[in-house]
Amino acid sequence: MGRSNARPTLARVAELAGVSVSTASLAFSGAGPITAETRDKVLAAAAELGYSGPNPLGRQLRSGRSGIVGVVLGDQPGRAFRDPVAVKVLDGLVDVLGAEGLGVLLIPGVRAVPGPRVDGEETAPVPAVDPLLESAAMDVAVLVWGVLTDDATLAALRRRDVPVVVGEGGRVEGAPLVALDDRAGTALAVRHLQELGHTRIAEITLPLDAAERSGPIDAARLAQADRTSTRHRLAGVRDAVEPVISWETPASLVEHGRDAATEILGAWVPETERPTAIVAHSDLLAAGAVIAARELGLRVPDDVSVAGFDGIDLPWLSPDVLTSVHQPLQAKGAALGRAVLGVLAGEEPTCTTLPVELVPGTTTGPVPDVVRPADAQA
Amino acid sequence: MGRSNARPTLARVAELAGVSVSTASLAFSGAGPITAETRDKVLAAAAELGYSGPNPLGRQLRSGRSGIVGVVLGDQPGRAFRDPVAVKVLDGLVDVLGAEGLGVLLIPGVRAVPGPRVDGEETAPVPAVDPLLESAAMDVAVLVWGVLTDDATLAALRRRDVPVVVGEGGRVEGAPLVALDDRAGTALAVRHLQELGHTRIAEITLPLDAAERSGPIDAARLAQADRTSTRHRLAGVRDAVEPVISWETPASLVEHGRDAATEILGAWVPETERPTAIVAHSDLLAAGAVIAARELGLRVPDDVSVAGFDGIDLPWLSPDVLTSVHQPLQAKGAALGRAVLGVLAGEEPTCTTLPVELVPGTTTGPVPDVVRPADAQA
DNA sequence: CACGCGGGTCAAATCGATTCGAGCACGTGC
DNA sequence: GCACGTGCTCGAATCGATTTGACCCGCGTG
Repeated sequence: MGRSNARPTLARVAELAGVSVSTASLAFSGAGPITAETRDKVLAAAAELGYSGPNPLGRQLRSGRSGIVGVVLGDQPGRAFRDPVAVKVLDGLVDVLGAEGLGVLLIPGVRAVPGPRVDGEETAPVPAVDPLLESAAMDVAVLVWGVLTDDATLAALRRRDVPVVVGEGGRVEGAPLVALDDRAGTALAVRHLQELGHTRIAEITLPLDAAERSGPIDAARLAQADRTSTRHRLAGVRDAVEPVISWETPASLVEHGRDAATEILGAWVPETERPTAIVAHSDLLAAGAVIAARELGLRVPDDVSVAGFDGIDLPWLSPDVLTSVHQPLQAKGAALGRAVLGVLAGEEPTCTTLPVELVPGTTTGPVPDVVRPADAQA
Repeated sequence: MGRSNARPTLARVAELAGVSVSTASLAFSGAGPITAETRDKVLAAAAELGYSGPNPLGRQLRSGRSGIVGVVLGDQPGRAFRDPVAVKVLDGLVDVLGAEGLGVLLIPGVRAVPGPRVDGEETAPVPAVDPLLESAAMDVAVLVWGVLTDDATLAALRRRDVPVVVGEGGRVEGAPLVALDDRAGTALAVRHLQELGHTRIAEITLPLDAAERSGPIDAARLAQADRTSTRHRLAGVRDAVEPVISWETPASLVEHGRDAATEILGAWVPETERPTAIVAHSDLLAAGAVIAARELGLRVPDDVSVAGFDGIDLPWLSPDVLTSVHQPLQAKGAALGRAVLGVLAGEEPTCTTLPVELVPGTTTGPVPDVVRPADAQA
């Protein structure tokens, strides 16, 4: 009764085929000697019972492996995926892992749930780690968007002895790292602007930490940056120039780049001292800056040059093509994937640094002779 | 020796604590009567051994559940995630499932690997199903972007008896469906244009099938459409008007919308018969159309009106705000999540249809009195 | 004082497969 | 004819937990 309803097991198949369970297992796994005849008998029995291969759960328990790689997003999934950078990396990762039959489990990053405010008193923010980190089965976890100092996510994984692969900086003891030459990248972008004659260069930065602030930053704030790649990009800019202004954004999104550039180009600086160029830490921010410039009636690159970082496709920025420091996004994902495979194979952790390349577009040009006042069209 | 190195098991913890395995299990699961004293003893032993909770694999085998929900993407992940629509739905889904401790496993959709061309001869396309579909452990699978007739993905899941939840159309026997009022939606958009006086209305469509074609479609091609939501959106348009031209795109991406609109507005139609309005099946396509219009020197909405579908944020379209038929994307994801929970709870499958709403923006306006020739600025 | 009841603990069965080593039958070589 | 391979099959242990029902002990009641 009950068992005719339940999904058939290997044991029942073996019974029907008149062989032992071990032999039936061999028929499916092919990991041992077995007569073609016997195998066919087992397969026929399986077909008759509607048995479609061994239950992964049993296999996993035996082998001690789940075939699952946890990918910890740096943000809520909704926002993580709005960033084409994240998406392309994930794409490369899924490609490599999928080819090995490994699945990718999505894990929302640490949500710093703000402590409940009880009559004015701020209770400490609760560092809520996603329950999946505590309990989901996974063979390796990938921290694609870096590791913070004192990272609750990392701590949870270590406690469970889940091996870790890190992308984007933040060296972790015993874990492979796939890094990017962030610092050289922003330096490259700034030098490009300098070669075009620009000296008054503004900067739009990636988030410095989880605080989601926006506004100009000073030396004190600069020192607080705890996101590794942001730190490196900040440093790279400063390797080449001291930006006339540096504007922090809460996330790498077009609207924030737009807001920042609107302030930088419009309200903030006296017109005669307006920056002639903007270097942004990401293409999305840079695209926002281009849009802000357009809205202010400034021509790009005649009135203001804009350079970005990442090298993503921006078809909607048309007809402009963003000057940008390209990073090998898909390759980064693939490198992370290979690092995962390496960990599973028990290899020594390696540290890869991927190169960057400046690709000039139409959004950077020679510095204007005079800074003409913008004739706003509004 | 060997065992001091291996991860501790519940048995070893029990041994150290001087209790039985069953009692130790109780200490962690809390699913039975146990003295506080005994529990503390077990927990202390666990801490000493560095045991961090029961191994999910063992638990899963016993309970027969993996706690994993497979999400089948409609495309390669890289392209699936370029679509904000997909992303928002996924976001809502992860939210609901995450709250229940369920993990989301990413599964690339069927890749219709084109058969290898051997000297001019086209061998039949191989319907390659992702191996994860065959072998990964999952309690339910979500086909977020619909089911095709004769769907290899669905077939693989049925064979394994994995329960299925479907989004976006394509009723499946015994599976809950979360649908959208696609047909009413496009009809709404067209009627809005008609109220503004438009009669020469062009259409930019979502892909009709996996062929990735682009170009104008005729009645024959129309009949071939096998994507459910595309079919409904096509029908909705025709409920209100016969479009003067209907242009098929290979994917819902800005660049394809731009290409289509460039043809429709520029090269294709004699200028005097140029459509005064475009209704697109998605916001991304519509945004591409707006960009194409701009590039052709046409003013939006003075020269041409554009309406989209989905209601996603398009900050980079600024200062334009797209007129669009909004669908509750996050809610769709949440509804899918709840459907998954329903399936797991053994409830009867239900069929939900989500409503749509026309939200006028700045990209639609009254039909121009005369169709002025565009003074291209190039 | 005996009995019953119930809270707490435990032994053993179970989930569904993999894998190791033993065993068996058949064929070959000496 | 006997010993030895070789090649396939099988039994049993194992992976790590959960869960059921038995059991024990102490306390309250008749």
